[in-house]
Amino acid sequence: MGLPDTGNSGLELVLGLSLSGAEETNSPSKADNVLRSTMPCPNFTATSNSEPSLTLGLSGERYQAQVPRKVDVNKACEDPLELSRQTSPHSAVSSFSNGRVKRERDLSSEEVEAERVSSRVSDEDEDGTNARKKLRLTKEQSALLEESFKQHSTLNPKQKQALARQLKLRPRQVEVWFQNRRARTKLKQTEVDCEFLKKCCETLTDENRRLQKELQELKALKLAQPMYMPMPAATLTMCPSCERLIGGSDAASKKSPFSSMAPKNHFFSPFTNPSAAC
DNA sequence: TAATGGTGAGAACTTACATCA
DNA sequence: TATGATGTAAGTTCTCACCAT
Repeated sequence: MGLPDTGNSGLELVLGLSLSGAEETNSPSKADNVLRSTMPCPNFTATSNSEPSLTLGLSGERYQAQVPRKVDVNKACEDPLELSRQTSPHSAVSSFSNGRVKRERDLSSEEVEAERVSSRVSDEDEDGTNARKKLRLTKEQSALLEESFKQHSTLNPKQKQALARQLKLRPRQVEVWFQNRRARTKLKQTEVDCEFLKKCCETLTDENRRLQKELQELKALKLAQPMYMPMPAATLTMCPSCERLIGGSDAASKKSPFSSMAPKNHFFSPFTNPSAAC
């Protein structure tokens, strides 16, 4: 963090933030009220682990703009059969040629046939065109999926099969639902992290401002009273909440006057440590 | 009241990458 | 080590429901 040069006063400001135990809200959202607006936090590195790191940079490291490598298969190929030949070998529901390879491994022959039929029904309308139909899950289906997701956010093939049978869905649909559910959870967590870091940033900015002010006051004091007994600057601390100056024997008696001079390798946490001085 | 356009949610899809046999 | 199969994350596309006009 680049702080303004404080001159040759010998005083130094070091700010840090300790984010210990940031809550990981791993629970799936009930309301699923996911904010769509993506907050631009270019200087944050928000992670979803228990100790999110805060990186405040000045410039440069922006999120790399993703260049969408767009291949519009619908436009690239009008022919459904040709289209099915072009689809990904891993994910295509409606392509029987390639996409079935891995899934059929888990399915009995009857199940494969059943799924094949249901896929045909769902993927093609009366005209035989390959219109994508959007599945609407019933409340019961959603509830069961959510319940299952709470227990484990990923499914093994057997669990997928069982769940699909129970829900009267295709295993692929269950699989997709879990993929999307994980994505939503992660997105929400990222937003929570971003909000948290934003608050941290605001608090640090305030703290910085206060300390700069304190520094100016101390400098003015030093000029006004050249004969005063210099007190180790590090023993002077301003409480961020009550804005009182604490120092001298009080602070010095607690610890070495130089102990706080060393750059602290942690950040000030506005939530766990509202005031380090109090 | 029906038609229409905008928008959000989420299901489905594509691609890239990691892992494993 | 190379290779193919597989699973997952990330990003995108597309459908549908809802709402305002």
